[in-house]
Amino acid sequence: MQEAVHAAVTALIDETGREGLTVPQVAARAGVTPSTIYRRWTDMATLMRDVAQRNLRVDCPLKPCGRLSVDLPAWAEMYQEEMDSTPGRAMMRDVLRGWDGTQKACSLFDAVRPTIVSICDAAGEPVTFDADAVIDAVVAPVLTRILFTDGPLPAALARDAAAAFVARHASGG
Amino acid sequence: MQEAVHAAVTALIDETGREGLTVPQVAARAGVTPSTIYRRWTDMATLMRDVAQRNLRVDCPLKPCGRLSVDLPAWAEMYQEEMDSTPGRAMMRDVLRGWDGTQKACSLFDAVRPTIVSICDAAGEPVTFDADAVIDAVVAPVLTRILFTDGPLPAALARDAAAAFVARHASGG
DNA sequence: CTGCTAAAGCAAATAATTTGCTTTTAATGA
DNA sequence: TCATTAAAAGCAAATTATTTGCTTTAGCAG
Repeated sequence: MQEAVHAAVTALIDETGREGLTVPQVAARAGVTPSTIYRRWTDMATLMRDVAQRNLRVDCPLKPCGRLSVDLPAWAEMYQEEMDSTPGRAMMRDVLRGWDGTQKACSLFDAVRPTIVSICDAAGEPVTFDADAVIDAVVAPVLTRILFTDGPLPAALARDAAAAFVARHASGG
Repeated sequence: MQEAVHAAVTALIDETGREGLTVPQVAARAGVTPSTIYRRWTDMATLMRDVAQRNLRVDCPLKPCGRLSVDLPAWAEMYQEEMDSTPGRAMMRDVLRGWDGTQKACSLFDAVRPTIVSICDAAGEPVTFDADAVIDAVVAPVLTRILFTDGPLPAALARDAAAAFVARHASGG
């Protein structure tokens, strides 16, 4: 049933957009009664957050070459493009609508950490930092700028941040 | 009228919390009709976002001593405490609920920039970076961790980030 | 097979939202 | 000053969403 409702939400979102979307609409499309949805999710916001979290895998389709000064900026650029895109922003919107201010809005960091770790593992150099440092240095600026500035991000933002990060951890860092 | 409604929202929030809050409740408290509120704000979420943005001044009650390695970490620590507090998180919650995914959720950056600039202006040293670099380095990690990790932040997070930032811009940076 | 529990349906009751129309308010110009 | 008018607010009916009590179904254990 959860499946049918999730599918209905996804279908309705790209047919009519996420703006007018209501619980009764989703229920009708999924072939269930509204009360079923209300009892399981309480809210349209909660339901959309749930759906958004399913589509939360950020893979690394890039083959690391083993040099951090190449691999990390390359990944950063791809990550930024992914998050600053229409679907990326929509995912963040849905996820943040359900945020209650206390617990984490979603496990976004857990989704990127493995990719960062795998890049570091593939590096033919000693790694002097951990994944969370990379998150602070490149993921954080991307996400906050998406939320708190207007218009698309500077194209090189994440790439440059990653390059600078690697540079300062390579030499004297 | 806007005044009365804003006041009603603020009052009701700390009497009954923000969770159950409805437009008709606010209307009754403010002495207006619900339709007035719906026409002006469309949503409870939009209204709460509007109210949250009024309380958006982050002042710097600290007297800069003129050394960036002291002033910037001191400010960063205070900023983190402010944002990671219950009211700080509540403000972010309210502001992000109204976010549509395209335009900025609120002018959070414009609220901190002047403070950062004034600290830099008070510095008895040449400043080799701009305010946005500070935002990326210290504000961004604080905000993203509030949103995407559980529990309170490491107490020294922003302070250390600011100190490291100043350090790398002082010597070889 | 029978009883039990959790989930879903159904429909009535309640509450929120929208809407058309009327009234007030405040500003403007004769 | 007083009419004129446009924007904002009130009011109430209509619509829509949400909640709730109760019934039904499906899956599972004895």
